[in-house]
Amino acid sequence: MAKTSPTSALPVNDMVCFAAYSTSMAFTRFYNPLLKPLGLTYPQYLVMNVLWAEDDVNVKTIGEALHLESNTLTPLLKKLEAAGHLTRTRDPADERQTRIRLTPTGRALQQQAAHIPGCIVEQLGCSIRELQDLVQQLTSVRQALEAQ
Amino acid sequence: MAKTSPTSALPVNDMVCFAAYSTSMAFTRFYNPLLKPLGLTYPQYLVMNVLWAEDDVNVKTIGEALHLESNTLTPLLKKLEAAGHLTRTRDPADERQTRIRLTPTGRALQQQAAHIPGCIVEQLGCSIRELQDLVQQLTSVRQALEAQ
DNA sequence: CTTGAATATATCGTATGCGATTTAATCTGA
DNA sequence: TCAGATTAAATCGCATACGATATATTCAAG
Repeated sequence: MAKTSPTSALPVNDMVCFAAYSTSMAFTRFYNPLLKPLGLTYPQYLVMNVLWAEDDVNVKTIGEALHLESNTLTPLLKKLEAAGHLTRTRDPADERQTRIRLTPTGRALQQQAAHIPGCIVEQLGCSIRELQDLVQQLTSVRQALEAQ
Repeated sequence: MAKTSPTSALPVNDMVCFAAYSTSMAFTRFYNPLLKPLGLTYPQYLVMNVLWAEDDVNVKTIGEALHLESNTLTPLLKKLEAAGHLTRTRDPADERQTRIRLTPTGRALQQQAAHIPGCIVEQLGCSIRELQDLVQQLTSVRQALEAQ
């Protein structure tokens, strides 16, 4: 490739880490206008997805699902609580845990977000099969990075 | 897959966006201890990679390479300047532009970072061919998201 | 020649991520 | 039982990302 093509001449464009990094940011930028009407950021949307699948969980469970820890999740969950989407209460059976529960408002948000996955697939313009394959490859890479 | 496996029961694990997001964060976490001896963060390492490939560029060029804008890059470049890795000077031919140039220290850092790509490939434990293929798929997805 | 448009950085405010530490509660073994 | 280890959240400080705006410079049309 000619050096006059800056896109392919740059070593970052051959790096898997950069491919994941820049694609992840592109996803966040694409999601933000879709999520704005719901009053959610992209990480908040991920948390809501976890809760839509399983309500009444503790912070650790959400963290395991999203590969995040309490230092990130606690402020984020407080914002979602302030927005009225969930409640944060200490578990009476184990006061160390904070249980996260959807409010009716938070549960209702799932319907308002139902159109979003279709918007993504449409924009990507490739088959579900190809996307599933990509998810598998990325998951393998992530697991390799997290090994040990 | 049984519902007792929380990993596959969660919808986030089927989302391409989350696969990219969580893998990108896993990369950053894996890189950080490797970059710590060099005194670099992962985004700073990306900027240095751009400059190692082409020195004496403006902020916009770095931004196009990394898909970032001046609101992110300016503070980051100031930190790299404070660390002695580069200089920031206004272009006399066009005072709107800030030209970024490596210092000898910044250029020397390339040697100290030379072992890092091998650490990544070793950790991932797959062929270069597979990685190139993954980079291509991610780049296609990113381009689709950036279309329009 | 000059005034409005376009361009390049920089600034500001908000929301993450995360290493390190702290606090509080629970567990565990002698 | 009870002191040390473990666990779960929360707190703190720092470094990104990014939308929105501000500032300064250059371009361009009349």
